[in-house]
Amino acid sequence: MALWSREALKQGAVMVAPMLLGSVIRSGDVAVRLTEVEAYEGFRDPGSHAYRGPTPRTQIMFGQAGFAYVYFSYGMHHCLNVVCGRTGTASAVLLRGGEVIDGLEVARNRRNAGRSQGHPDRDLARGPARLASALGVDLHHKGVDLCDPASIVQLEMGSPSRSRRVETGPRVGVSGPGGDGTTYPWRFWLGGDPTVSTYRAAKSRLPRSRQEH
DNA sequence: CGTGCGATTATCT
DNA sequence: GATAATCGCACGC
Repeated sequence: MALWSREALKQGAVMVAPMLLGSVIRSGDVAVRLTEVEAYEGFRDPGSHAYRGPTPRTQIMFGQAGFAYVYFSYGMHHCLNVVCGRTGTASAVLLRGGEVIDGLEVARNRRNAGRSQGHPDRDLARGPARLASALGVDLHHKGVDLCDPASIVQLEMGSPSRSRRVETGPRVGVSGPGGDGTTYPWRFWLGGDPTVSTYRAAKSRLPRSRQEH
């Protein structure tokens, strides 16, 4: 299966994100067909980690397209992004959900480890942290070239026949300095697909004792 | 089905 | 010291 070309990814996250639906992210034995993604930009996007400019963590987003940006979140989860756009701009697509199409046993073992109740198969990669977990991706995979056939993690083009309706909406859980209102409708998913995560608005961060007043 | 809450730590200010 | 691009579980309808 052919991999995504770096040139195509240079178009930028907002252009690339809907085109990634139906594509396949493969990490070792496990492969996931993408059904839900979100686009993030840099300075003009308050929801982006790169909004305030490059830091050691976000530097890779300002680099060449086609590399993996992985971040550690909420003290326990990992999320996987594909860096897009031209070098010098911060642009990335967050992989939010998909269907495990290869390595089902490995994915089940990873996701259900230490849990009394197993997840249904359609939940194995439903949500960004679940997807990374199913793939076995963590901070060690940050900076991997997804366009290199020698890499441990690769981004494959989907089969052209898989045409479904692409739907669009606000991104999930994005707060940012300006609040939810400043977010863009940059969440893309395949309508009706059971592996698309359920929408959750950004959690209110003020404790109850400080909300009154 | 939906809403609410706490876990747990890299990263930034 | 505060925050967070989440998840799983509890509980109510």
